[in-house]
Amino acid sequence: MARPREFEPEEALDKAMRQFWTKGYHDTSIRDLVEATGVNYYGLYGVFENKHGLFLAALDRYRDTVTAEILAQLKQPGPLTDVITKTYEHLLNIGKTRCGPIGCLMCNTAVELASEDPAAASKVHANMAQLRKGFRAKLTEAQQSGELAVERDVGALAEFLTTTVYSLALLLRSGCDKAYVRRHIRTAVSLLD
Amino acid sequence: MARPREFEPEEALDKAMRQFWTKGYHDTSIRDLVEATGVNYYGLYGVFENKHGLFLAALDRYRDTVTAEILAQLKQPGPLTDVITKTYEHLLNIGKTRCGPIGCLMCNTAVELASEDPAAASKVHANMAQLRKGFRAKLTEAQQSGELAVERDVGALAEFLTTTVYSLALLLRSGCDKAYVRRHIRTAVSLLD
DNA sequence: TGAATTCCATATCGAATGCTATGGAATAGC
DNA sequence: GCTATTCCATAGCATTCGATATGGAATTCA
Repeated sequence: MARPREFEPEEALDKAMRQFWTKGYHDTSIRDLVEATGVNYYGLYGVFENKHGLFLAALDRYRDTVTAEILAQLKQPGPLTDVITKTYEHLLNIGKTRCGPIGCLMCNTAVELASEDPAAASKVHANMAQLRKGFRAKLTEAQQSGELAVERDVGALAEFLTTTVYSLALLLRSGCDKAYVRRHIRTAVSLLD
Repeated sequence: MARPREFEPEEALDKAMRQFWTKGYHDTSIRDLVEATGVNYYGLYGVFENKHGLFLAALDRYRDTVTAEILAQLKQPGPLTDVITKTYEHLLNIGKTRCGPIGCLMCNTAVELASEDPAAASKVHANMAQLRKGFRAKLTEAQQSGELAVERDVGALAEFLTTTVYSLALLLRSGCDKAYVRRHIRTAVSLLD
């Protein structure tokens, strides 16, 4: 044992995640990350192997914080369409910050990296699968309570609702205003009636 | 008048467009573009001012070729849901090539650049507006022919169908297979029933 | 044929990239 | 207090970036 490190890895990772979230992978330099996290090169390369490793860790961090929060919203009790609308509304608050639209890190990564980075693509798909599972659980529950007709295809609906998460992020990222995004939410959710 | 240029600007622009389409803006270097187009630096900088100018020209080229083709599909005669399904199916063939998924250049640009590049964002939004107009025309036509209930909100539906174009591109780009994307098409189109 | 002009090919520019090396500061065990 | 070890700060590495400069080849007009 010797000199202890002067930063908290999780805290630094959180700041790095936000940096990647805002500017993407290619447009974020190590120097940007050093500035954003307040951690020097040695520290970053010591904990995470390199830029790519830090990025993959940021994707995990996103899953454990943002995605986890979305899934928690989905598990809240209440009528099907209310809960799903509230979940989407929650996304709207996450994806649209004071400092401009940032969308969803997974959505951004899907577009920027999925076709050239298998490791990133894998994490994006795992995230989609998690969301799909969450939606499916809520839909099945609604079928059992009689809220949703039993003949509806919960698998297809869960996929649709998951893709809608990414669609909303895309709209926010592209600069569409909240009213526009809310109309999309309303139309998409009306599919459950 | 002197030595004539040895390349066709439109042809070069088309190749540049495909390069941006595949790799995005930041991850495409001028050297990549020189190699992809077969045109040297002097030629590229002579016709288009710089990398950014070439990119904006590529977005225009996309609008005039790919988007134009989508709008043409939308104008084909036939039952509402058939025409829209066929249009989406057409997207699927464009967005999934032999050499891997490339999605849609406008969708990719929305995610990668819209928040930091006003000129690019403007072209993306203009593209969305064009698509929305095309969908709206078809929906209104369907209302008049009695295919679509008159109380349906064509504006909101047109927006939804436009966003779905981007959603499909996103799914393709992220590596989802055709069956997955087709299920999404079916679910989205079922909203018109 | 020769001057003028425009193009192609390539060398080169300063700046930025991801990453590593180096030197000194801070802590632990002895 | 001394040595070993780990961390911080910064300089530096080779490479690549977008963009430009240069020199010669090709073409037009006189």
